[in-house]
Amino acid sequence: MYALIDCNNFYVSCERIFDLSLENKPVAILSNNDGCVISRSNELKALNVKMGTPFFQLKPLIKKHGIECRSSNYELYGDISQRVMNVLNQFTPEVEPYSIDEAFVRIKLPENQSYFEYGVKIRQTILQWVGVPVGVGFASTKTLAKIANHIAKKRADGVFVMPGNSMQILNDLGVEEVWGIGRRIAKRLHAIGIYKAGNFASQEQSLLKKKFNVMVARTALELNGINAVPVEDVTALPQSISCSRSFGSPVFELKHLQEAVSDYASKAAVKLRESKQLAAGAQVYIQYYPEYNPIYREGGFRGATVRFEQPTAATGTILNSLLNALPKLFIKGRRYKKAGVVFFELSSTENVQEQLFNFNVNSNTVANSENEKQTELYKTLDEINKKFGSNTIFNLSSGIEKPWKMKRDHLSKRYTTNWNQLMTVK
DNA sequence: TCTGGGGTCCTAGGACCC
DNA sequence: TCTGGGGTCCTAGGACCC
Repeated sequence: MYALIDCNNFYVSCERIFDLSLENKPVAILSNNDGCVISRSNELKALNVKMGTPFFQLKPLIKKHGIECRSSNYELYGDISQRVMNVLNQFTPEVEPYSIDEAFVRIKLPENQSYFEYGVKIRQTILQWVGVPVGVGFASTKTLAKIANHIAKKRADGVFVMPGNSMQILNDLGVEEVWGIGRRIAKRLHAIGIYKAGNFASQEQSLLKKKFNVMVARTALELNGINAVPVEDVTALPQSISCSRSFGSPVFELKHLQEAVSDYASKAAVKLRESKQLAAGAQVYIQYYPEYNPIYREGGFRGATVRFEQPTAATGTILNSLLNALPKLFIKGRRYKKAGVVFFELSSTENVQEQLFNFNVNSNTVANSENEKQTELYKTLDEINKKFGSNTIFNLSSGIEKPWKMKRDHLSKRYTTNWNQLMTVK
């Protein structure tokens, strides 16, 4: 049996742990750059403010309804998320975190207990130990557990167990509500007369594969109680590690793009080292706004792929190759809105792939040890930055003024991850 | 008149998720 | 004027191989 545990209004709930004044008020958490709403309290949902509403559209309502706004504080949310996962691990070792605010777990029921009772216990424990309300949905497949979770969240007790025969429920559920069916596919399903999850589930596999794809066909299987979404290997390395940001205001100069790319690459490299991984290469890209000239109205992006001589996590080596690639992508006169870096082909530092044909043994050994030395150096810098604040030591190529820096005007404190920002009790 | 068949690897793009 | 960031998987088509 699967259970899906999903935190209610997660970012809002995190802020509320430390700021009791947010209770019972409409609260909005804003995306990076304070661009749009990405998490809403129930009170804000009741005001009919939609997910993704641009902040400037929300502004006129703030005074009128007493809305509280916060910039997103991912350091805080990441830490709270970890605490929730730790609690789940006390219930079962088979915890599969799916996103920052939810996890699939596989449950073997203790003697003399029902799934419902067990769900209530999980829910109460997380609420008491971490302070975050969650919904718990039980079902035989992940896709059904998602649906059970949606139902759970609408109930006062926050727990729902999918009955063995789920047809009744699926017949009442719009197909666009099903996990794995996005906007595009939903539209195409509607076009052939399929509106309800129940109807979708009873379609022939061959038809779904032919008219759509294997993913859609798998989703239908899952609704029939047949597991088709594989169990994730939680120890597997990720496919990629990235960092990207929209700029606080448009960027025109190559110099500033280089600063931003340098900053983002440094941040992503910290993630690499934290998770003891090396990257074989990286993709760097810059994204621009539509031009003023109406003939060239399209915005767009340009990217370049670089490969490192050796898999590496050393910021210096990485910056050298990335900053070299950037001038070729830059076109003068464009207004740039965003830049990003993606590391790919990751490997564990505990298992380095050596070169097979190591003809020039000496130079290669030197390169390797140089690489290792650099990585060690940056690990030390990471520790200093952890201790004294994240920008204590940084590469000068990231710039000092940072005119491109994102806006975060409503940021809460890093209550749990920075000694200087601990809560004080008077 | 008439010119094969089977495979792999890589990349870009599309679709989805939270 | 002003709309985020970080991921995953699959497919089609081109290049290349024998």
